[in-house]
Amino acid sequence: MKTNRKRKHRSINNDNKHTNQKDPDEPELISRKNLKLDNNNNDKQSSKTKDIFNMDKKRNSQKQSSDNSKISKGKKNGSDLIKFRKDLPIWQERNNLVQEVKKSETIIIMGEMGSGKSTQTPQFLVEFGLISSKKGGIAITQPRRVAAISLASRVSQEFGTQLGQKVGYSVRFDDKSSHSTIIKYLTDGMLLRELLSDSLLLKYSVVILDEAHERTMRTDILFGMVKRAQEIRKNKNKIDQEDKNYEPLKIIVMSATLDTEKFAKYFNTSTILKISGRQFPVTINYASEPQQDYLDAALTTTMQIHIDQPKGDILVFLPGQEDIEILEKLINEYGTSLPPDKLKVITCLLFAALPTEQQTKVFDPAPPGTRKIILATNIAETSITIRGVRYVVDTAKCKIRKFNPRIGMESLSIENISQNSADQRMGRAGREAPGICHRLFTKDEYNRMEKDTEPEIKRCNLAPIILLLKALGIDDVLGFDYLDAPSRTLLKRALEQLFILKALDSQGKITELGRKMAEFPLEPAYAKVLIASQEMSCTREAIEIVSLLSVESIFFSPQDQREHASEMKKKFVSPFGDLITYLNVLRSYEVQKGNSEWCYQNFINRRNMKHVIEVRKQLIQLCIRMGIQTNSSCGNEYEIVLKCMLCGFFRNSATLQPTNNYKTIFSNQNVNVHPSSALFNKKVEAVMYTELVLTTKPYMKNVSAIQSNWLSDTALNIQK
DNA sequence: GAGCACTGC
Repeated sequence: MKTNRKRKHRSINNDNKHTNQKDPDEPELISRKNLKLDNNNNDKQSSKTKDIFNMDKKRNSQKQSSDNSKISKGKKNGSDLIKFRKDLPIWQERNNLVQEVKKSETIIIMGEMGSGKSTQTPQFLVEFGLISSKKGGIAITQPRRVAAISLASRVSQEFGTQLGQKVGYSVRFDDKSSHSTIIKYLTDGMLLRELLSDSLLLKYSVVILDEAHERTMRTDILFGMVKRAQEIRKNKNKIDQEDKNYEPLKIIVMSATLDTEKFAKYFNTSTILKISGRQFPVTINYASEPQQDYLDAALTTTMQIHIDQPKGDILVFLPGQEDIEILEKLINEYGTSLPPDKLKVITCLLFAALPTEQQTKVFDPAPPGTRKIILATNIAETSITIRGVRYVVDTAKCKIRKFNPRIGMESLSIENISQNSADQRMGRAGREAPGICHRLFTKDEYNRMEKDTEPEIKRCNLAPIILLLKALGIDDVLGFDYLDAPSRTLLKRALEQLFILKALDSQGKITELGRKMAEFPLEPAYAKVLIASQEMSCTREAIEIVSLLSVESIFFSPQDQREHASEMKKKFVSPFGDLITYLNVLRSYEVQKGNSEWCYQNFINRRNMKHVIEVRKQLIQLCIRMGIQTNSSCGNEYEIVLKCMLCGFFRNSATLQPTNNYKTIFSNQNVNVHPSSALFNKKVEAVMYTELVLTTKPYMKNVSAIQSNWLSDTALNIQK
């Protein structure tokens, strides 16, 4: 019998064992016993599973829609496309929808998945003559690039025009729109950027904010800015007669599930349209008692579904990569001991850091005689839809990144999801046929969950978004019309950070430097570095380092080859630390012209390196536009570029103590070099880092060796 | 001697 991989005991903070007494600033305790699975004892395992669910008693069927009309398949010609459109639930509502848009300034559309709201709404407006190129077109925002691109190409097809003409999209690095574009899909971040040069959005007569329930920081800011543009355009028409007449701005807020009352109140409207989706009923099974170990429960439940239930793939929601990899091993071990008459199991992993080729494997249908078990993070809740799923197993856990303004540190912790999130996960079982969702928590636990996930704006570092608001002319950021206002501590921290970077003056007004910084699609500290590099003649290196830091990691280390990977990494390592190490990788990558074989052998993440190259290109263009010489270089005198980095990150510095640990200079906290760093276990006098993350310990990431006297030099430099 | 939920400009 094979031995199971030991699971690490991950304990973050033993003082916060009880959820109800925990400090909201601190992550939840994560601690698990070692999971043992006896391969020769299948019966015992499956009978144990039966105890988890009271299947007969607690059966709860949730029927979302009875509209089971078939979607036409195969090659689509014009009439197929029309038939397809007519079959969408929203088609019946089109007259109503158009009338409501004519009547109201703002409407809210609540449409479930498969209702056709994202593709049809803009088309109806055009077809009913509400839009003309003279008045201004329609902008539809999406939280994700892929969604913006695929919606645009779908709609341009239905519209019978070439993509980029009447229907187009605009996302970072890729703009397929023209003067004649009247329906434009864009990422929410892209519309925020457009606000910088067109704060009243005069290019558009309708703005549609799609997927509003996701409440990204960017959509939340757009809510306020779009509402403001609508009011100003209306009032200008009243007051300023000689000024050119502004076309009124219509706002449409769309989402799957949302607190419509809250949105209606915020947007001063009472027009709410509800459109049913195309969803099959999903039966929910709750656990009969709370589960001690969600991974153990996920294993037993998954295997029991496999043994008891007819064919159909299983989707298991887990919080992170580590759990996914452990469960994969356990399921595969278990799978070898299945009776010969049962289907074989194949496992598919799905998380963001996985190379694209492996991600796309989840779309391959299960071969005959097998059942596919997909082990996924939150990525399968919103970003990726997989066909063939009939069963969902939900651990109710996900990882949440939070920013603690008091200590300026981020933390990543496993937390319970919200009810809306759980319902979204459940819906994944009923995309093509009725399904079953196994919740590894009790009905009572469900009732005690938060209704909605806390919006990003209440838990993230606000510095980037506050700088943008200031640049957009919103001086009173505390009084901004937020749908949900962030805490004063978060706001104050952001203002303070921007003041220290000299992006704001002591009155909180944006400075010339701040305006320049806001032009860059970067966090304020990085933008500051680029601007400072001009004087220090190291713009080339500064741009490259900033680009390299724009991806999660330029390395990859597959589970089974970690040692080999770290061995290969050594040849790039610089005594100056991580930033120069990354620069070395970029240099070699370019010598190799991005050769994929070279990347593979050196454990370089090619997808992320390509992104680095694109960011560099964009930053070079932006610098040129702002009159910054982009070819000034410090050559191999890396001290210069590191000093330049200090202009943005001087607060992120720590010195080595006689006790051999590091303490931050500004807040006197104990911090550690992250084990993935080139400077791990290397004792240097002082370090600068770009990120401080609390996981099992407070870890500094992207660490560079500096000298403490550089700090006073930089401080003087910054005062200038 | 650790680990990386997910996005976006």
